[in-house]
Amino acid sequence: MMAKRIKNNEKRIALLNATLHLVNNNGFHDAPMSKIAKMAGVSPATIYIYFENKQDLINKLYLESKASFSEYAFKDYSPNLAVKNGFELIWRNIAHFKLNQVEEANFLSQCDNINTMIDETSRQEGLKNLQPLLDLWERGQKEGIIKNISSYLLYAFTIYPLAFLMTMQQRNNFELTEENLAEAFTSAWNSIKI
Amino acid sequence: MMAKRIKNNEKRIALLNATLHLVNNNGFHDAPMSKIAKMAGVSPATIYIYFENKQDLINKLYLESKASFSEYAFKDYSPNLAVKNGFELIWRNIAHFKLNQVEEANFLSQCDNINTMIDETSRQEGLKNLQPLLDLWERGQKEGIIKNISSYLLYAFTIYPLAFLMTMQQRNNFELTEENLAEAFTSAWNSIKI
Amino acid sequence: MMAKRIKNNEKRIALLNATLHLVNNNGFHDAPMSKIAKMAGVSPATIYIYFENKQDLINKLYLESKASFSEYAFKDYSPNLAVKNGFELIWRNIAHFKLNQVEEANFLSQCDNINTMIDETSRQEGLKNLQPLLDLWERGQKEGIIKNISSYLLYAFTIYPLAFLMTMQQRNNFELTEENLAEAFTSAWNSIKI
Amino acid sequence: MMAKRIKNNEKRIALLNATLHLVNNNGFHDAPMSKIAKMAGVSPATIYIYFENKQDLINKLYLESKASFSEYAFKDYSPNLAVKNGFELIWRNIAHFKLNQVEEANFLSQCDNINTMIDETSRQEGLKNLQPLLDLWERGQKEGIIKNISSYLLYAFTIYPLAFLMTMQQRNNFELTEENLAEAFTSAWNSIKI
DNA sequence: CATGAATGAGTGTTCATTCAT
DNA sequence: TATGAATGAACACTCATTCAT
Repeated sequence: MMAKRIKNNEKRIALLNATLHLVNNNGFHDAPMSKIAKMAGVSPATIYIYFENKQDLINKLYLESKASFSEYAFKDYSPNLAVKNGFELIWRNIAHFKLNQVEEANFLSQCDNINTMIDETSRQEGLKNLQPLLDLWERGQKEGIIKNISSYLLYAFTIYPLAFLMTMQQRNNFELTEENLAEAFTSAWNSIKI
Repeated sequence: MMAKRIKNNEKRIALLNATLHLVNNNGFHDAPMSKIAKMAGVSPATIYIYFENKQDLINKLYLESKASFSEYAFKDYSPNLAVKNGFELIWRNIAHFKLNQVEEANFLSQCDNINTMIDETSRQEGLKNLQPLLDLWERGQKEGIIKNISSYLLYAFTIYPLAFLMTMQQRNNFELTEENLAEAFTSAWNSIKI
Repeated sequence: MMAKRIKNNEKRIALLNATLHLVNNNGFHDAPMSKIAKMAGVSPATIYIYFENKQDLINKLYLESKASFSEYAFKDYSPNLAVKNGFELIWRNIAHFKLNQVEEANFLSQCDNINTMIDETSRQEGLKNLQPLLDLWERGQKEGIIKNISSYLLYAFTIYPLAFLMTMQQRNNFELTEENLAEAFTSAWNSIKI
Repeated sequence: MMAKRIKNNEKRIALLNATLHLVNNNGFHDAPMSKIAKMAGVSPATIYIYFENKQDLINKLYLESKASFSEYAFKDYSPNLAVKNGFELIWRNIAHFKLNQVEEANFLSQCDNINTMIDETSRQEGLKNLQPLLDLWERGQKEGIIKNISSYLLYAFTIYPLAFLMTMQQRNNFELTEENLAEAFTSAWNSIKI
């Protein structure tokens, strides 16, 4: 009858969570497989049933966090929305992701800022998640609402600053109130609108 | 003796440079003391004459890079300059630092983005280097030229985006031409001006 | 049921063949149970239905290869043959075994040369397979045709050299042609005849 | 003055001896670096000061044992000796090596018989040690004393049998007395003389 | 001051074997 | 019978740091 124990998705998730937590709090260089295993409540050898090796574990965590991020980012978004409204929706979604899903956001920020953390393939894969925002910007540019500049500049001056605010808030240097958020959005929008 | 001090300082600098290079290119987790020593042309044991331990080496590298950064940032700056002119001067200095002193800029970016890389004391120490910019912003706010928002927001939307552009340029996704730079400054300024 | 037994035996044989192949090509230290299982097309756990543990698997493979060897060695042999004729028949059978059943021959050679590979019990068991040759030698000695020396010496100078020739042929250092074989037999015979 | 502790040849030798002993008695697959280190009285990490990795340690042990073997084999030998006398000298030297330097002989035998133990480069390097014997055989063939057959055959029927006798003696199946040795030499010589 | 040798503690990973189904 | 998941113990190897000179 070939019955057998089935690969357990809960363990996979426990491993990803443990990795997320340890990399964020101890740094990549102090997140050994043994600690990850212990925190996930499994044997070190078990990790290798679910992931090829440590790099693969990190890559997969990156990709799944990115996917979770983009689901969050485009919640309630529709390409039918007016450009500014659509942009504000996405921008606020991303801001809330960074405020509420702190661990995931922090991990993604590390991966995106450190060249040696994620391999190039995974990075390219992760980039695809932002496509609807790029499409929206293109529409805004065609409609003469958004400045005709590289999407890298658009990203740098609207989305990327949120990473800094998240980091500062995490370090208790700064609190991102609703008022601050409104000011921040105005700054973001002013930097790219025509 | 003078000769001796100079010779020693050369070793110290060689060690800092080797660390800078290895951490940037291999990542913190593949920059062992033995490689740093080899690249600097000294014995591993010698590192411990100049630095307490690896963390101290990283901290010192951070502080000296920050100092080098702020010297660059405030070159030709004087508090007598008009707010916008002074800001543009500093902003462009920082942009050029990130384009020309890639290794230092990249290292500083890593340190500032990753919580676990340098200790809190060094981070606080490093922050002081930006004081003239903070003073300028305060003056701009008093003069009604710059929006009355948290300096964290001002930083997030004007200076921090440059880190992203540097990273993208380094990954050959994007080239930061003089034209792009002008557009970028406009975006930065628009985001904070009244 | 017959069908079942055959099917089971196929798995057993597949496992023995996989072990033979992997130990010969990768060495004992790179022939893990997981690879053996994969090559045999079964689960690692299944191995333990057919064999007690890895050592038992190796022992059994040794014994069955030895049995296959001796069947080959004494093909067409009858104690009625004249001593020299009988000896030449066996000698040539063994030579052909080593040339044609390379994998089995190679595995047996490893086991016989390395003390730690199979346990003493299996080794003693395996020795029995040569009995007809020992009997023939004894007859030859009684008939005054073969020198009255220890059977270990007889073996060392007639049969054992074939292992070397097989190894050299396998490493492409040397080709064992029919002509070489004739010369080799003459050498073997000259070393023990009176 | 750059004084320093000097690399200690005694440790290197202790490591080689420990390896020799463990591989012979436990087999390659149960001679872990940790045990080797313990037996040599050093830390596991110390091994890597003297050898690149485990394979390098084994290779070096092979080469140095081979060198020690050939020194033994050609003791008192001179190309001026008559062919048979020279051959007997070498043959007996080798026999005594196998009887007296049991551990080295046993290790060399394992390496020569198992394809996966030594890398090809080291094996080729090790082969050079037999050159004087090959030269002697060539001379014997020119003088019409030794049969005109491949040197692989000459080796197979004269030298190689000694490995078998050594193994049997080690397993207490057989004792190689002076009398046996004389008989063995006669067999060896008869197998190749014209 | 400067060194290369030395190391204990740890790294990522593999393995023979067992377990639950 | 047969399985894939699971694992503790081990593996080869590396590291930041110290030691003796």
